[in-house]
Amino acid sequence: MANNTSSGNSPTAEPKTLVETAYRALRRDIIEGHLAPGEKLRVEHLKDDYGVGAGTLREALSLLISDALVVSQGQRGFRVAPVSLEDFGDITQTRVMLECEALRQSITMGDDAWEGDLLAAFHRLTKAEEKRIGTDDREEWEERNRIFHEVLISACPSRWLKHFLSILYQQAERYRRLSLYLQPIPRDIHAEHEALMQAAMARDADKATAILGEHIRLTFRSIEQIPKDQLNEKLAA
Amino acid sequence: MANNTSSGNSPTAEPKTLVETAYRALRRDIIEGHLAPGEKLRVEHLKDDYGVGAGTLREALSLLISDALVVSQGQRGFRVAPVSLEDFGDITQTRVMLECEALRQSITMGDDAWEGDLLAAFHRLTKAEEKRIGTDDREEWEERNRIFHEVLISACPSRWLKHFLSILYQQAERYRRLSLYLQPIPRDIHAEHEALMQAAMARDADKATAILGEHIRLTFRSIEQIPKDQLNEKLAA
DNA sequence: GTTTTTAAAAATCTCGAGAAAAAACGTTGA
DNA sequence: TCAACGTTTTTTCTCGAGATTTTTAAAAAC
Repeated sequence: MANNTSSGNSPTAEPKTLVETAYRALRRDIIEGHLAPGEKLRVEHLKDDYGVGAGTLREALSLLISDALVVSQGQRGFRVAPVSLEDFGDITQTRVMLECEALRQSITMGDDAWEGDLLAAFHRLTKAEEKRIGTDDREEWEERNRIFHEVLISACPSRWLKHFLSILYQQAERYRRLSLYLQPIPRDIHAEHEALMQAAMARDADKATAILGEHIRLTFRSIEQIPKDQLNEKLAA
Repeated sequence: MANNTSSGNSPTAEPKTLVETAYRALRRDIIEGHLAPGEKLRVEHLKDDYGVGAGTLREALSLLISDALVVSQGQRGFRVAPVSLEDFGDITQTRVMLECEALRQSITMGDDAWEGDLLAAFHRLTKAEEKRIGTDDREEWEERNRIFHEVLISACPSRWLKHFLSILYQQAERYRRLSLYLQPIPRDIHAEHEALMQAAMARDADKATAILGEHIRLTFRSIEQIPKDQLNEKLAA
């Protein structure tokens, strides 16, 4: 039986330095919206919240620039990266393009172990979806959803494609969460995932990429149709 | 007449902080190969070379992780990102895919100002090529080549596509320079650029992307065919 | 009442020293 | 001769304090 890291690199190696710890905590707070878009990130104030020194926090913020979750303009400090509908549209389009290509390659290259991983990831996701009904256990579902998408393209040999996709996925997750409070669950995501999984297993690249593209675009449309005043209220918060 | 920043963001805003200064100096030294691939980057040693404090240098190194020019493994310091033929192949393929798509969009969206910018960038590149004969003024040509490629896709509306491409271009430049000492000038790059420029001006997206794709791939092939022992010698240096 | 100037306050940026970890080295034992 | 162990050395990581710069606020001038 395949081990749990058959997909490649370790899922989430535990942080060994304070910089890494602060980096993860900050990233989580930005993606989950606890630190609002555009908000100023005062080092002197934040170092107490995260329990590290000023230099350490600065370094963590520098790392977050890689992920485009933090922006800095020299001599004027750090800010949480701003959000906009236009940006999310760009993220969606770029992601569709890259993720469909990666999926196509993954379907071509994937071996038996990949099929197994995919089946397992889908199963875990399904379980999380069942559990989620009623309870507000979003975190676990989010994580398993991420892994499902990751496994789908894991057989793609291009490290760079996967690297860029991980950044875009993070960005998209951020927008999804910001809109979460405005829109409950508008569509049957489970059915989409199932169809996607089956098309991939059947090695039908055309069908799989079509479903995946629509799957990603739907998330954007569900946010796009939110009245602008509500959205801006959220973006400005 | 259009100002010199009609393409969008400022070309190279001068650095205002020491972190930014150290970041650029380090980036340049890595891309140009003065800091060899895989080399250990000892903060205590480097802070003297670049004339900054230890914390400042650490921050600069953290920023270089964004560009994938530096890697770090917790508690074991920083290293120059390693290189490999496989990695360069991946960079090439991914870049062809993204840059052709960006060029297609740019050709569709580009207005008169874009055409003007493109013509100007090509002209400057040509001048640099003429000057370069005999003299070893590679730096200026490199910069103008970069700008030419940047202007080509500048009318593409996707910020993310352009962001990823700027990273890939940097990476490719690094490989190109590493191989520079092994291979002089194997092909007529000027003719390729000219054909590319003309196809773009004629709004022939199919032709332009075909030329661009081949243009990028040729750089890879010219390095690929270098005997492995010579290459590894360079990579290990 | 608006604008400009000036001064105080806040925040950023920078540095060097101390604690923790990893690597190097020599010693000891089989 | 080789391997394992413990000490020394090196390097990384972390923190708090000081120097610039930006921002804020108030006072003066038009």
